[in-house]
Amino acid sequence: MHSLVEENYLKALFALSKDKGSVSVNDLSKHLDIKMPTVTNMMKKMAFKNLVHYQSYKPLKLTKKGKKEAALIIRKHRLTEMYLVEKMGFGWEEVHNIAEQIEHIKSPKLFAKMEELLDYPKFDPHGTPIPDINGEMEWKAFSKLSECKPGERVKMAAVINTSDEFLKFLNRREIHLGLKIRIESVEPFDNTMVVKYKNHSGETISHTVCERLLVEKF
Amino acid sequence: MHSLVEENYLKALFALSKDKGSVSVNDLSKHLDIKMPTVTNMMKKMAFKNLVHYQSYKPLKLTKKGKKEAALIIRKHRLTEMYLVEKMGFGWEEVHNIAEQIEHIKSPKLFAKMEELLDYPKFDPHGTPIPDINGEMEWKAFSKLSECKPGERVKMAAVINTSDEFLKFLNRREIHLGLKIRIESVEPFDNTMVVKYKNHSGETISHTVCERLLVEKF
DNA sequence: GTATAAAGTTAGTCTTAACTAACATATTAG
DNA sequence: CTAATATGTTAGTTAAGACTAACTTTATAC
Ligand SMILES: [Mn+2]
Ligand SMILES: [Mn+2]
Ligand SMILES: [Mn+2]
Ligand SMILES: [Mn+2]
Repeated sequence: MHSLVEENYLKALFALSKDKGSVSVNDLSKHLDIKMPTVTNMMKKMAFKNLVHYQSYKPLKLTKKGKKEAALIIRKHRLTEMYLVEKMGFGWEEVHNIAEQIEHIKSPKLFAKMEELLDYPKFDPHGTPIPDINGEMEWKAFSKLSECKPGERVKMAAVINTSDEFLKFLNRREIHLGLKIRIESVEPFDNTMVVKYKNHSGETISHTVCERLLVEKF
Repeated sequence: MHSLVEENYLKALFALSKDKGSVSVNDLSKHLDIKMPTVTNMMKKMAFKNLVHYQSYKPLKLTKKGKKEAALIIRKHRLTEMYLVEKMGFGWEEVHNIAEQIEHIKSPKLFAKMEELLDYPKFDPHGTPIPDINGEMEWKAFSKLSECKPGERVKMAAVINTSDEFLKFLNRREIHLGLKIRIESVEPFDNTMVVKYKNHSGETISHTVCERLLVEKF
């Protein structure tokens, strides 16, 4: 089994390689707030364990094994977040730091039980998919709210930014996953949207925010 | 805050000093399965942090601070065990190892929520008291089943041994906390008890087992 | 009361995971 | 195409927490 430290490297590698498929030592170093020489060292150790492909001066790539192990930690993280929100009554802005710790608990039974009690959820409280027990996860093709047109009706599916402040901002506006939103108009100037949802009418949402909300059209 | 390692030393010190009030380096070493020199070293570090009174060649004693911190970890352990049993459906024989890990989670909110959802429980699933938020805990004066007399009616209040095997043994006999037991007779030879409970009549319980069951008379 | 055994300490080593300083390679800019 | 900058590596150090070997103190046995 891997140390808590290795697990956090795995998660970081996984998160950062989302787009390019590979990560620079520099990016990883910044993301983890750990100096580059330490990262280089750890990459060599993890290469020896067959978790990452490492060649001097080349970008880092998770191996198949590394990718799976990372996904399984993320699975524990997201199941935990979902459990905390759905079964314990936490707000979606409160759960990340707790999950950051609980994801390292070694107990297949605990997470199997969470999953069962949640009735095999596919998404976490932020709308992000939960990997299955084999580390596989499906990304549904959601659209950014910012790309929607006036007149469209959409349903809140996921948030891109999961910072405390952003989630609390959404709480104050009563915006949550599953919420049905109708786009009334879009300011041509700054792309601010005027929307309607629940008992909020003519509410404006800045482009910055719209860029961070994923919706499903229906 | 203390490291996971220090927390486990605190817990061990607390558990071992139950009776005498102090612990030998040797006992602590055996209990933690850590060699004596390592323990001596750690005791010096913890003395510096004012968690333990340490003098060369003298028995170890937790300070007031150390005792409180230990109790607060034990509080997290027992709240977790209770939560796992009551809210997640685990058996009382399954929860110790999970709690051993979760007790180290740094999140006052998580444990406050558990406590609230459990409606401020006073005992864990093994009948052991849960320290309050100030680290205080009350031991109710239960009797050993082995000390009870024929004809008495008692209620299962706690188990002294919490090993997997013992708890599974009790499961097979359908013996659980809260169970009402009537003592029919006691074999004068080996002190085996013949008892009656629920739909079990004339069931025998060995002295060894009776010594490990705490009951409340009523 | 000394001899032996048990318990405790000291000194030195190891591993993990961090750091800084110095050097090497790659990238970018002019 | 070279110079400057950014990125990456090597070497050496540190702290936490473990170990063994050797020594010291305390307890127990005769
Ligand atoms: Mn999260
Ligand atoms: Mn983590
Ligand atoms: Mn326990
Ligand atoms: Mn523990």
